[in-house]
Amino acid sequence: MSSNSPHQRRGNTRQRIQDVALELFAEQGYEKTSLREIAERLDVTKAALYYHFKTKEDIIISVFQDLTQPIDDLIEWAEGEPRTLETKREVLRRYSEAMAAGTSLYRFMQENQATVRELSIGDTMKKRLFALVELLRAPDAPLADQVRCISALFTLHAGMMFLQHVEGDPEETRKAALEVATDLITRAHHQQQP
Amino acid sequence: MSSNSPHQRRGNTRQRIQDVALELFAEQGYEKTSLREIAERLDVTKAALYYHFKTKEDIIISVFQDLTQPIDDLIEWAEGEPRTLETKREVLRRYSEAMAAGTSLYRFMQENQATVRELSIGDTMKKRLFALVELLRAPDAPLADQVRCISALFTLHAGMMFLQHVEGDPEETRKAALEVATDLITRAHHQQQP
DNA sequence: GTCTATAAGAGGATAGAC
DNA sequence: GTCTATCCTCTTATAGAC
Repeated sequence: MSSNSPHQRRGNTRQRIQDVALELFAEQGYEKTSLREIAERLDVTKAALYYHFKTKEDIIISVFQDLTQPIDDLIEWAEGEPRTLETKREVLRRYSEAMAAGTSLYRFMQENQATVRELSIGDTMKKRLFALVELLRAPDAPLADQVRCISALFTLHAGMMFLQHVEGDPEETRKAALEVATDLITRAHHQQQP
Repeated sequence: MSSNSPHQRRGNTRQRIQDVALELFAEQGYEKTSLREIAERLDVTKAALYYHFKTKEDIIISVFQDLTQPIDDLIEWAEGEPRTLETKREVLRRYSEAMAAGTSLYRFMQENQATVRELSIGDTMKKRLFALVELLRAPDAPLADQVRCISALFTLHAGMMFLQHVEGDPEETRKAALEVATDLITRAHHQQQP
């Protein structure tokens, strides 16, 4: 995973920039993190950053592309499957795992929505989120059931972010959130086809 | 409500600043909105802003204080009530209404969490959120039920923000979200005291 | 691939006239 | 209560030496 190894060797500077930048972006926000700060933490100069990335935005774009590939794969896979309850459950399961694998990025996106929306990755993210919702919901179901499907996704987010600060073991909390989310789509699905 | 009247008369400048600032903050984020921009939109100068507010942060603080009083009242009320299912339902109902009345502010806080966390209102907000969770959850309940209580709150948020861009009538969506949220705490409550 | 130096500008904030 | 003028700091970004 890109976020937990030091990468001390020369030649990995690009990777190290991505790691440090993501860490700082997630910690204190995108706008409040300056290139000077990133450079200082890496013991290089701002100019060195510009050798590897054309702009500040390019940094977060590259991180985003590297870490959200699993979601794209998941959507592509699910769109080729029958829309059964078991498929939906698998979607939630994999989505939860993908988030756990890229915690910092997802935390960043959750807490900097206003920023992300104006960045070029905003559109991509929005499209993916909509695609996921489309996989879960039934367009002709009652409104409350549609809400349940969206709420299921939000529950996974909540489980990743908010709950981690409250409870103990993150992995246990993640599983509890997954259980509740699965419960929600199950109800929505059953009321659809009793 | 502070966010839907023009306030054209002189002498309301303070109020007009609050209105315009909140609108811009919610639209494009706190950091990306400059005092110059706020002043321009009001056809005054930056210096005029500084007559009414000591800092940029002071502006959002004052808006926050004006619009989140209902939540404080709600918490105070609920802490004096028995922790029955009906009380919890009433909490969700009122919380949902309070959010509907201050949409812009809640949208702002939702989409600028990273910023809010570093502002002085961050602590206050966090305390309120925790107080709400404490009113809903039973500390000795299974983890999944605790998640349900938190998920109920997040569902109301989701209903306010995300869903509005998808579905038609906001008020209908709000009610559907409230229904799902109520459902969630009901399950958590019943499994607690069967 | 990394540095020094610097451009060019925007941001928040203040002093003091009117 | 609002303006003009200005300060100072920090930002992103570039040019060009090593």
